[in-house]
Amino acid sequence: MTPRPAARPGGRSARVQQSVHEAVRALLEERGRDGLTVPLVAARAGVTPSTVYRRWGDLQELLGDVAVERLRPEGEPADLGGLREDLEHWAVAFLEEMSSTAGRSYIRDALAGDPDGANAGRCSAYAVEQIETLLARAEGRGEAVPALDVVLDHVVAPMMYRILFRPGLLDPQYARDLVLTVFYRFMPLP
Amino acid sequence: MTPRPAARPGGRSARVQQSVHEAVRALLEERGRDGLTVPLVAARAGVTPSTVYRRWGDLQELLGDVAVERLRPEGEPADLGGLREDLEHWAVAFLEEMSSTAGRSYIRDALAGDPDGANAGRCSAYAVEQIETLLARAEGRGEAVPALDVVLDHVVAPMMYRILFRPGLLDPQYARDLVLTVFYRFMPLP
DNA sequence: CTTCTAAAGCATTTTTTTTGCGTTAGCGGC
DNA sequence: GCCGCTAACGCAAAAAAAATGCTTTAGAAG
Repeated sequence: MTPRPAARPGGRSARVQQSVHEAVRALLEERGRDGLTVPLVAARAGVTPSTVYRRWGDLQELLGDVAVERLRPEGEPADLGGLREDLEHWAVAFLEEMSSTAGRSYIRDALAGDPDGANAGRCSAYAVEQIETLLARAEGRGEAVPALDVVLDHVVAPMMYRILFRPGLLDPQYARDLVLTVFYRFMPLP
Repeated sequence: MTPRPAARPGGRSARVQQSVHEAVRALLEERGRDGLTVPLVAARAGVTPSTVYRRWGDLQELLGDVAVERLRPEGEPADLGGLREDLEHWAVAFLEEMSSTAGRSYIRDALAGDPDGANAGRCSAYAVEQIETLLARAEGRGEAVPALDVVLDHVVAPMMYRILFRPGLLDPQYARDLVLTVFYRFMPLP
């Protein structure tokens, strides 16, 4: 089954979506997650509440939509010349961004009210994309390269678990240690 | 947020909490997460909606409260005579329970609307408790034992990451493989 | 048994959500 | 470029949920 192509993706609809997203982000900063209501967002965005309800269903889904957008990486991961350096740099940045109060909040919003895991899937797809870029790059340089799933299972997953379930145990060195562990214990032998 | 450390934990308050929790669980099965409202829960529980609002704040917090309760392990983890067997058995059971539709839903509820991570902290504390039991048991038998954080980072975290972010990649063998990996690559040398 | 007060009930008000219907403006065909 | 079709929006009314002030009930302590 192919996903139904958005019936009318351009013009006004696009403008409404953008201004609503923008309103959510602004109000999240100003008033925080609590004290955020659909009528408030709609007013700030210059649309009627019913537009928001009809398009997003409820506040939770709207927040999820905004969160996924916000968690999308800005560009290509940095190239420092070696896979270990690249991965460490990426992991530290990932942890830094995701473990902030705002980051954790966006992750929770992306997960909440997402029964089929569509939002969550997109989030992990972002990480996959970034890591694949690093691995492909290293492979092009002729370096030994771990499997993608090894990086996901033993670098990304531990960071995300601590971010969500054990906050307060997180510093940049933890990210570097996880990368080091992969190189130490999971690298295919030459 | 959990109901504050009750100043008056017995009698009627306890009965109200129990009947409200019970109503939530029943209605979650009957009507699913959507189509669940505070007035509905209150009616089923035989209390007034304002009682629920005053005690839990909103539906999300109530669901979080119920979810944490539901995610609490029932008893001691099984003792099969060896750490590897115990861990494998525990991990398979954990994955089985958590990766079900209901399990994922409870995890999401526990995370949503939990800004300070109190609910999440309790969830991971449950896992810590169970694993510590297994490790202590093994130590008592004189077995070599991995660090608790190694098990959390490289067994629990990968499972949880896939449950939340990459559903559809999960089977019991994955849990066993993760345990095997710990024994293979993370065990302290004798 | 009495007192004190946290927690529940009830009624009312406020706010949010839903819904019906008319209007606007993308989009495709000509 | 103009026209027709209809998805998506606006508006307003109705329904539902959330918040609140006041009253009552019933744990817990003395």
